Amino acid sequence: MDAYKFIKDSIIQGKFEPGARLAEETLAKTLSLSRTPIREAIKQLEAEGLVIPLKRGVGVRNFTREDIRQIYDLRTILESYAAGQAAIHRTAEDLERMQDANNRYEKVIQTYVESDIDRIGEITEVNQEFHEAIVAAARNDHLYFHISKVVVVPLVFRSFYWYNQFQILQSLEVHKTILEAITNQEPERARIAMHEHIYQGRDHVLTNFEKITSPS
Amino acid sequence: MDAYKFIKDSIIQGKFEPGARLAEETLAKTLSLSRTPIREAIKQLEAEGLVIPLKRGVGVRNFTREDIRQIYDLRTILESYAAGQAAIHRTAEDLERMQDANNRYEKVIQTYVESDIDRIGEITEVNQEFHEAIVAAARNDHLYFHISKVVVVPLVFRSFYWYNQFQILQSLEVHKTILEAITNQEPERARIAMHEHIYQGRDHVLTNFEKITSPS
DNA sequence: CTCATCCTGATTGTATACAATAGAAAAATA
DNA sequence: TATTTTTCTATTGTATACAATCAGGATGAG
Repeated sequence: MDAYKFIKDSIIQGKFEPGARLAEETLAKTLSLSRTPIREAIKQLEAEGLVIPLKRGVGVRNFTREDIRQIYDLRTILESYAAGQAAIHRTAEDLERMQDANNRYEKVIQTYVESDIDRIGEITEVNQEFHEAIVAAARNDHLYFHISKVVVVPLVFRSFYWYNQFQILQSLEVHKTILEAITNQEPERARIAMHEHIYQGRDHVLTNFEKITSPS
Repeated sequence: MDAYKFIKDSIIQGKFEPGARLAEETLAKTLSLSRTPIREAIKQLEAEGLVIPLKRGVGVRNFTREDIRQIYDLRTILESYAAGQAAIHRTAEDLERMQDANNRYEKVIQTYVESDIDRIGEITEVNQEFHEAIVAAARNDHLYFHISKVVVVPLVFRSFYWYNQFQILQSLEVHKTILEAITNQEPERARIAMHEHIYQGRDHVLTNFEKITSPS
């Protein structure tokens, strides 16, 4: 496995303490590599802002409540624009991809609601696929590039754990609205729906921030 | 001088042919460094999208007309949002910084119009300072981070060379309007003015794209 | 003359070696 | 005991060494 992906995933999955220094030698041994490729991977993560330089070496960035607020504001702007553009530019394949993602989203949510067993990992994943399909349909590679960097950060907090069933069912409804607007080529409606959708996510993460960040 | 800044500046100043491969050994010798720090700098530039991986090594990214269109669309969204937020959050120091930048902008444009000698380098620089002051006043570090990556790309084309005096004087007027709106805390007016301002820049670069990219 | 194949050299990718120093532990002073 | 100074060690930052492979030219066949 390549070093970049491994370290990035480790950070997202919270395998380091907040602010913990990344020990190069340790990572090198874990991945059976020398320090050279490890350092290069770290430099990339640094350029993305997931990791910050210390006096020597780097540590995983400790995102504050204010960071999360800013990131969600930014994501709201970018992704609602993307939804509007997607409603203009979407092709048949785009729609198929969105529908497929959303069908799987509905399915996993149903089994979750019926059985109440833990499906949060899957829900998070399929949700991401839906959002990504929309951004891809906006036909702007640079927009896609920047959104994918912005979206990564809140994953650290795995906020879906704190949604209740009602909220999750509600987000499914919103997804359907967005999909409908994009299908019918209604940019403004798609934009507004996405704007509210992500703003709801923002509110949720901010009201649960202490719960989310404090050790369970 | 550190390798990252040197290579980045070299790319922006067009010191490499479009698509040219970055020879590590050469850069290392130029900067009296070993290849290790050079490679790390390159990895950062790669993460920012200024440089793309080849089969072996990397080359400077060759931005197309479509890239420029996408980048300006993105910048329009981000920076008009920033202007709106700046109108809400600006402090006295923010306003001072913007005014200072814009005064210098006016001054250098005046001497340019009067004498018609080449001041394009300065004009570009002071223009950037004004825009940066606004983004900083929006009080969103992550927005700032992403905008600064987006803004860099078009600099490669040094499009200011192709503005005529009328256009430059017009952009000064728009700056004044934006500054006024931010001073008076009129977010919507600031947002719209900035939106149109950057969209004008977009049009300009796109209509002059062939002139700009073909070797003079 | 054109195209395919095979070599050769140059350049990258990775590993190791060495030098510099931050930070912790130990010692010393008040 | 608390606080400063000193020493030492672990880890980073940089340089070099070696291995892998791509690119371009030479050779040869059609």
